[in-house]
Amino acid sequence: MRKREGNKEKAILDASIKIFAQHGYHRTKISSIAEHAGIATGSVYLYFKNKEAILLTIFERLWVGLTDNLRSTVKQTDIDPAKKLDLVIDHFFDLFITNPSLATVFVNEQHHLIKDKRGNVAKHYNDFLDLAEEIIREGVQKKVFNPEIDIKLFRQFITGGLRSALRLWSQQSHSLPLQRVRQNVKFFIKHGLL
Amino acid sequence: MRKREGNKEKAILDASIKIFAQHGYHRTKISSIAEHAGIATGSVYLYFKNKEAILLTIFERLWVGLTDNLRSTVKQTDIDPAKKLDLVIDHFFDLFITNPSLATVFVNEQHHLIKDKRGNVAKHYNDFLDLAEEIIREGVQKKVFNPEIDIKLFRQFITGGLRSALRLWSQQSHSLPLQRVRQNVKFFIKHGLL
DNA sequence: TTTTTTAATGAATCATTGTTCAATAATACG
DNA sequence: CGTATTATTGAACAATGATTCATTAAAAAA
Repeated sequence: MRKREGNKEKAILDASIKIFAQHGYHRTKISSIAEHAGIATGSVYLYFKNKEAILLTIFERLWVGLTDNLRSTVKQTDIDPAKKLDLVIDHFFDLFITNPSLATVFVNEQHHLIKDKRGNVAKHYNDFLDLAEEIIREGVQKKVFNPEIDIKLFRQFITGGLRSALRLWSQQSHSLPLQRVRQNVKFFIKHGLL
Repeated sequence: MRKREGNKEKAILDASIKIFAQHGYHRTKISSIAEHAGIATGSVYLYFKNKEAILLTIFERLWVGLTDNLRSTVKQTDIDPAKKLDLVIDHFFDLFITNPSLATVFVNEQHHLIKDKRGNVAKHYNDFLDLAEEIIREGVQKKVFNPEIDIKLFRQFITGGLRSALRLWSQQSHSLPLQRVRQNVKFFIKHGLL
């Protein structure tokens, strides 16, 4: 028998994230991914069924990571809802600090996967939204948050705002300190403009 | 001589918006656009240089419309900044009420055009952001808005949240009353969660 | 060492689809 | 009418790039 040498799957995913971020999913060639991963074109198909499966895997792992963290935060009983939101936002940004290309892929390519419900991305994403909703609901119940708000709309507005702030950071080549982005986002969510 | 019969350019744009909304830009075939517009495949190229030019035209006209409206709102001297924001949001949603497919295209396909700075879309979009910034700046100067905020980040957060709220509306096949979306967005922007 | 098994290769294939263009149709004009 | 001019057509073309697969290489087993 022959063993697989090195972690080629990881090499493919890393290369894909980098090139998807640079040129976008549709403009990225499998041959280019293979080249950057240091393997032959055909080898990509030993690890992934097709091109879409690569993007799918990237997003699935991303959302599973975010959701797992969010779930453990939601569970905590000794933290107030506002603080929980802060923690979620912290983790959200932390994830991208070490991998800025992933941020670019995240803000640009998700819609390919959500609308057609390929794989489990839509499912994980909804899990995430539902957990986020729990925090808001808890806050409203405890009268810490304003009860006027439509929770589904609010969670949607926040995730969109978060993504957009992340996009700004990623577009400006991270010259804007992520720390500043994070602080401001936390403030906006709680206090708004007035 | 022979005259052009009917408004084929409009037919192409309308068909494109509908199909881009349904299947996404990349999955849309020129032949399919032509079919829906009731013309031959080749005729599309009498009105648009290529496929990208169609998407470009859709977004250029959209942003020009939004920017023109925003500019006239900004100019008004007898309206306070908070009210100006409300007006902008009203117009934003109004634009899509009569054309829900356009909303779907708007929330999904813009990044194709912004990152490569094709055409004038990026320019118009930045004009829009700059005008929006003026309103916020005016509010901060007049001490109506909180001076703590980072204006560039805030305008980015708002536009992302807006787009995301619009996406929710478009995904749910408009069962959610747009009136409700609009009200909530206005509230979030001003007051946040607390 | 030889054999077996699996990993890896990358050029060739195949399918897709944007774009072109020679042919045709419709209208205006004299 | 007949002719000129322009609009329209849609099948053919060309380019692209995802995917396949016959071949080769490497490691394990005998």
